Amino acid sequence: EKQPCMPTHPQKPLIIKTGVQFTTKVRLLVKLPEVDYQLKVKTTFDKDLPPGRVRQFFILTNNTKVMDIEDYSNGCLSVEFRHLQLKEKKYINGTKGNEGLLSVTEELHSLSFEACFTVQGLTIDLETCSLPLVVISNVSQLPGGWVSVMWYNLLTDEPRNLAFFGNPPRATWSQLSEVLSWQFSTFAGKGLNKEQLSMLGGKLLGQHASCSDYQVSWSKLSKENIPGKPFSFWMWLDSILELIKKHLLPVWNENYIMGFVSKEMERTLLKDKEPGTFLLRFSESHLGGITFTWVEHGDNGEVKFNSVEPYTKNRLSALPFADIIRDYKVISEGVVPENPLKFLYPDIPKDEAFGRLYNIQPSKVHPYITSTLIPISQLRSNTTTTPSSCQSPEPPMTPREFDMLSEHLCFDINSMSSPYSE
Amino acid sequence: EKQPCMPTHPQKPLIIKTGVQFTTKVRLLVKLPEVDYQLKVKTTFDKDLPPGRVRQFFILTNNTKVMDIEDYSNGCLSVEFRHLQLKEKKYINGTKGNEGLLSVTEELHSLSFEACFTVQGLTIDLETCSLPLVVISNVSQLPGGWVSVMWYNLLTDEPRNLAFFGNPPRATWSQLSEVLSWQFSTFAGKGLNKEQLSMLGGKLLGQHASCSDYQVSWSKLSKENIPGKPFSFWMWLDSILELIKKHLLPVWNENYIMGFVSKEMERTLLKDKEPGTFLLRFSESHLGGITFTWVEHGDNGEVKFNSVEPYTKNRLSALPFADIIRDYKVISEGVVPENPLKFLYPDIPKDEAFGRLYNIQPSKVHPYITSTLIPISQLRSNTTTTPSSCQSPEPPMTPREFDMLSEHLCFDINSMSSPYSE
DNA sequence: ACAGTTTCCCGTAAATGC
DNA sequence: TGCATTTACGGGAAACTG
Repeated sequence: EKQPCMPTHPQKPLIIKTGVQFTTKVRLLVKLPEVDYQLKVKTTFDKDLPPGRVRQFFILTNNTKVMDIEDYSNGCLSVEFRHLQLKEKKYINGTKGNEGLLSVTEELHSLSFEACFTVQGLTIDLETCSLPLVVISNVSQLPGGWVSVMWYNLLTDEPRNLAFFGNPPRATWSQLSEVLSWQFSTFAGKGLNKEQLSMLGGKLLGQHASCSDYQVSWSKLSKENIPGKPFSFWMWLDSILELIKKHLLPVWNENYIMGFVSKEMERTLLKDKEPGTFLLRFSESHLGGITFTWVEHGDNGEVKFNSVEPYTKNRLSALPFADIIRDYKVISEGVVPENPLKFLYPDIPKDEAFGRLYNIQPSKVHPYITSTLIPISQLRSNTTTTPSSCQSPEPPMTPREFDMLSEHLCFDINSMSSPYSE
Repeated sequence: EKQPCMPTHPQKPLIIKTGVQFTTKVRLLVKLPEVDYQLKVKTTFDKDLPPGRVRQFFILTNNTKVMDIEDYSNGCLSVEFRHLQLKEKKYINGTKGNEGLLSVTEELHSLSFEACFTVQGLTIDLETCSLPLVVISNVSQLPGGWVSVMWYNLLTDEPRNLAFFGNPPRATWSQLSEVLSWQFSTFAGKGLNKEQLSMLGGKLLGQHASCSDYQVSWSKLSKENIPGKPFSFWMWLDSILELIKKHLLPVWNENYIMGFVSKEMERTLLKDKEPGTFLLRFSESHLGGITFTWVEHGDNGEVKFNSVEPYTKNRLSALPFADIIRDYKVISEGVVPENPLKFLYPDIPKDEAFGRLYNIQPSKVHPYITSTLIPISQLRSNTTTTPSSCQSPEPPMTPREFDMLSEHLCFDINSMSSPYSE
């Protein structure tokens, strides 16, 4: 009879951060004649949650609303609550929420709606409640909260099983891979293809990757760390989603980021290609990083692969990724710097692919020379020893010796008079 | 008899932001025998401020404290209030604080302390209050608040003249310049020298600059915009202070930033120096920017000056300033890029001056090639027309034409099958 | 000591008020 | 409408708390 709408966290419904406003809406689906009636609705958080096992929250702000006839429009009666805000209940007795079994992002909460409907002296009480909600206190918990919502929706149709994560079911790889791809299509505009999912499957399942019926546990997805890494599979994948959303959207949507490729596959793909052929993939060793790998031929004809140190959000916010690809240069001393990136795999000339994604440098009319940052890799030339540049004493000195030298030089400077001295 | 200490905003006492915790302390200076007594202190904000003219605030949190004998230590009796928080009083009647005459950062407020001292049935009441305080609601108002505190302290000894900015007195340039220099020595570690102050004086006073008795008005310092600029003198100067604090501290403290030089002076200083001699100065056209100007000799022997587009906090947080100086390159097509910066004015070889301020690039052991950003200025070579690089069609095309071309190329790409298509 | 969690608060963006 | 001021809240870091 009533259909509760969900509170909305920007892009991530069902996750509420304490102290941050959210909105919710209830719709009365019954069709009514426009006579004399009144509807009063009250929202309560964690209404009949058994205390002790998990944290409990309440709505700080006003949570009751009376609806008049004016609110009746476009065929259905609805009440919207705005500016709601959650705060944790503090326990008088020593009992503490969150008894250690579940992490906070596995705790499920709910929002209840109690309505009191009055028509001509007759009163009808109605009650309903929301799907399970996750409550967090910092955005850093958002990925953990979101994967909980994902797992819940994937594996149960129950509208309100708050104990779900007490013993969470497993998912088949075919179920999981679909929902992972859906994450990318929803948040980044373009889902994952078969090759990308197969690499992810291999990473998560090891040798069982090919078997789409293989069961993945909740723990494997989001709680255990990837062997040798300090983060879980989901944390890693979500960091990539965030990177795409903030810094790589156009490049991702043009399908120019292969992204998920194993290193073996990468070499297989590149080894027979033109020198200067490159592909883009995400870092497996660090959260939220993207790198490019290109192939070149050594002096004696052997195939060489190079990958640049991954770019993370800090770097990318100083310089957009397409511009990095355009401007990337390898510098060896005394040689004209060269951009080794020529063809996006398999054989698309770089500027054809990225041309329209480049930022046109706004050339100002100012008395200033414009300046950009460009990404370079400096190679210590392993050709013949070129005489070192006169500008700076390139250390064959140790850093220690260098510091001492600098100190002495500075002493001399300080004893000079200059327009800088006070 | 009592000495109130000030609430502490980090680095900027006397300025309190609403909703942000502050601390205050009162000391009872009288020496007492350790007998049976009790001291109760209450703090009140805006205690007897006449309502209507300015905003009024109150202390949200608990504001009373009882002191026991234990608190008596190191010879004086003191009460410290922590976690105090301010909120604006909302007026029941239509009267609104801040009636337009003063800006919020010119409104002065105060914190009152009422103490009730009980010894053996005898009660003594005491009262005192703080120096004037400025209340802000956003850190963006901090510079405005701080210059008010500065002006107040500079020009009056009255402990509590809340109407000070109703008709603020003028300061002589000699008074003002001293306090400006003091700002730099306090917040950036090194004050301003005569030459720097003289440029500032010229900027603020025009032709009266040489006269240290010349009077500067409050408005001229912090309310009127600099002619042709959308910011006041103080806003400009404070943006530079912030830039130094966050990004230029070591360079500033080595006295390597001349900073405040007029363009005429800059040319006079550089024109007879070795080519490649450069100096560092702050941008006058934009808030919080630093640039370098270097001198070089043209083909036919004439002296040329170049200044790079100023670096602002965004750029500097991607790349420290010393590294910018080390790595800066001017690139002309097909030519080995060169760093035009050779000698810090007057004649200090660049690496002698900045050597120990460079960030040592941590060369990782990874399978990755390390990569940095380097600042470059690309010169459209005005020598003979070199054949354009094969990599990208350097526009003699208009951007419009270029976009169209790119679009067509992309259409072709999309109709290909590639490992990127889903 | 430590990890999971919350609080704090700057700084940007958006909303609000006049 | 534009400007001054406040509110909102993401994100990094510090503080808390078993």
